[in-house]
Amino acid sequence: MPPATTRTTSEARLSRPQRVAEEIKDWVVEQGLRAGDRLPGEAALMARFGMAKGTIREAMRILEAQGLIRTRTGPGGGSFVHEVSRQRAKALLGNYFYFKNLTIGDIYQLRLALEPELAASVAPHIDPSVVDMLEEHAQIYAEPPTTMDEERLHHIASLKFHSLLAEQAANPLLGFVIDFMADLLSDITVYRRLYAPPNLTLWSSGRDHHARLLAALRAHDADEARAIMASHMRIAWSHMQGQEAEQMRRFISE
Amino acid sequence: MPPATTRTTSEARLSRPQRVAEEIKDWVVEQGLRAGDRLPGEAALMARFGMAKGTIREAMRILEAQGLIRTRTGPGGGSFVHEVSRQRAKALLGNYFYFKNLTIGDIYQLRLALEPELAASVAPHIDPSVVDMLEEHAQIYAEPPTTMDEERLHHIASLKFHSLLAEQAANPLLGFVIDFMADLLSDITVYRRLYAPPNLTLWSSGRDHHARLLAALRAHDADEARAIMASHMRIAWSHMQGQEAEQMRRFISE
DNA sequence: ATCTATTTGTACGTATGTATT
DNA sequence: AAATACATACGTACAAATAGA
Repeated sequence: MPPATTRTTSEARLSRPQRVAEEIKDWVVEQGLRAGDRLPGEAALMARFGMAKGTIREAMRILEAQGLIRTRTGPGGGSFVHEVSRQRAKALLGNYFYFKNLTIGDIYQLRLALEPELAASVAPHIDPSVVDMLEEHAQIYAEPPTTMDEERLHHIASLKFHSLLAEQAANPLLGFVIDFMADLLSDITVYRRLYAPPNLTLWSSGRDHHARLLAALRAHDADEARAIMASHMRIAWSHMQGQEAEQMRRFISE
Repeated sequence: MPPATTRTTSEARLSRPQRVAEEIKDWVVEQGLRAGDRLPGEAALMARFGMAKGTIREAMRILEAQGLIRTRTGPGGGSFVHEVSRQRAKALLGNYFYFKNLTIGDIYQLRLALEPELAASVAPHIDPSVVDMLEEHAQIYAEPPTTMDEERLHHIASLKFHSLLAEQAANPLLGFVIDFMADLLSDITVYRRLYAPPNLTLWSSGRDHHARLLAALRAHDADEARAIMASHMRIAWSHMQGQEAEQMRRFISE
């Protein structure tokens, strides 16, 4: 694999562990290693790179922090190529937006564009058992919330509904972005609970849309599913107006 | 800041450097530190956590790999909170999709949903000088490509056009996702160049759409910009069909 | 331009923890 | 239960880089 054009990495002024980490990544690609394959042990890497244990270990930590390897102790242990988990990817991306002061409107602009697309693309082939599962999940917020705390739980559960649906996406990119946005909104909700009054209109509209969406999915009606989801997003967005000032206040851990 | 609900991290079975890294992240949030602020030095952290130098250093590497700190040597040096760069965020997210076998169709499904939205939301307020800049950039692919290599450069430059436009987005989430997709397509292009024949129809259609889009932007005509971009995406997508089998073959470095 | 102080970066030896056989 | 193979952590010493006198 030759260095590609987008590889603008001025590999010059990287620290040694960073260089080692990069070289190991390239080596993994060259060797065609796949998730689960074992990397050379610390001793072997020390020999190969002519560097001390600490340097190698720092390099492995870098790869581990990026979610690319897992390390186990004991015999047969070592470092193993690991498929970056969705959870980890969301956490790393969340760190980027920590500094970005996203508004609820920003997120809903994308939700309105993408969630209907997801609903439509999932509808034709969705398994009835998955619809059952979603229907069961929706029970969590079937009854109106009575306390503020319960309202928060309802809201987070209804966001979870969307992330469960996102898992059904055949398009990994679409599924990821929607799942990520659900996470963002959940986090914002957590920090909003003390100020915001319960919003029963939002709750009932959300519950009804989810129910109608499930019916459309069960009927494999893509157009109907798309339309319901679009309406759902538009209404939720309008109800969310006036709560724009919220922003991320912490880093996400995996 | 209390531990939030999404914080499912069973902090139990994390390695010491990982725990230290998490604690430092929390501490940064608690202290309200912002980009540029200095973290305690290695010696201070060794004392605070009662751990050895190597352990602390591994923790710092984790934070550095996530793009959250930068480290400098020398007097007045140390580790500093750093706003995660867009480049870094794209690289980390790219690692996730390395394992996911994205198709061109997957990417275009999102582009078709999002790029028109971007064009429309940018149109009302875009600065004429930015349109000038985009127009100048479009010169790179004003003339038909003659060689296969030139065709590749044209294609990458036209993707760059979209990422330049994405930088104008007031919505950071929308801008990021579009920019990221342009990166994905550029990377795929690099590995496609040897097999694919030049595609003059694709080129001329792309060039014309870009020109018409620039006119609409200059006129601050959001609806027109949206329509042109949608047409652009639909046509490009259809031209890209049959090249579905491509996938990511390397990790992205910052 | 040189020295000096400060802070990170590298190296290495040893001891401990942990999971498999 | 014990031996083994591996990562994990510690402590110290020294090297390199950088800012300021």
